Amino acid sequence: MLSKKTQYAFRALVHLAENYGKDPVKISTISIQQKIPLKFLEHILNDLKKADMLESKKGKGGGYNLKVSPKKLNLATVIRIINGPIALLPCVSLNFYEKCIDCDEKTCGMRKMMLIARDATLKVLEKKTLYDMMVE
Amino acid sequence: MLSKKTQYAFRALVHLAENYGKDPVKISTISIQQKIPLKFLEHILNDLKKADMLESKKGKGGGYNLKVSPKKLNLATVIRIINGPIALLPCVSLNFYEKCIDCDEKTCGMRKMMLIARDATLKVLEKKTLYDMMVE
DNA sequence: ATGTTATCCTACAATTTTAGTAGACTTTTA
DNA sequence: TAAAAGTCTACTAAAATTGTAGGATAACAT
Repeated sequence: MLSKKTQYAFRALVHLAENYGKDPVKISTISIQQKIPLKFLEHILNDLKKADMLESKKGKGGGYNLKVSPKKLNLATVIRIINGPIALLPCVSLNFYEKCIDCDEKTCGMRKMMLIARDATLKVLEKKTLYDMMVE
Repeated sequence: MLSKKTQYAFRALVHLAENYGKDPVKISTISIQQKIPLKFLEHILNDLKKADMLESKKGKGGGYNLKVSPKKLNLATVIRIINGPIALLPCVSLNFYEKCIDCDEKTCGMRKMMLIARDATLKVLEKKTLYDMMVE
């Protein structure tokens, strides 16, 4: 399951997606409208900024903006930044690979199955974007 | 990601799958051969038994057996017993559904996407079985 | 009957992760 | 230079994870 933090991140990002191309959006605005704890949201937006997904401006009139179009931000990328690996096992993760102990990766049956599962999940999450999450 | 407990469960189940139709297998045997902490493994096998996946026999000559053929035990079932929900959000879970706060399920875009992702993942995990994890 | 072998059950505990909070600091604008 | 924003570091409470300990119970052999 996705952490609460990740769900907050998605809600904040969709909010920003709806303001794409407009003036920066303040943390406090997102916090109130999306009902996300302010100080927690600070961390989240900062993480997303460090991952180059957002840009920010300080001072009056400042706030956050998406750095690229909502259609170019896929869901897998967001999940990886905030939530971590998408794969069900570390040894099948593309971005967070870790060797599993006591198993031979070439023959491990568990690994084979989790590879297939990962591919199926990823096919969706890498294709769908923030834009697909926006309600018209 | 699957918890370590779930990975242990799969390893134990594959071990039992390889002994399907044979004499019961002792916890201690599985513990040693699969390198799973004994007392932790006790809990795991007990959970699986309560979920009607295993049968057990006490006393000398006792141990555990799969209750049904490895081909009839799909991976989604195991994950749900030991790990919990497969869906990425509680509000899209078939077996662990929980209403999400502050969102209208009919229109929520995040929910729509996670439904599609869940279906893709589930299609694999419900089709693949313990048998598929066994190495010939 | 009784001892041995195995599972079953309840409780506890250390560690890690999650979900936040607090407060000072920096930058931008008016 | 004051106000309005984001930035940064540190801390904390609660929950989940990953186990351990020890006795109770059941089956079997002798």
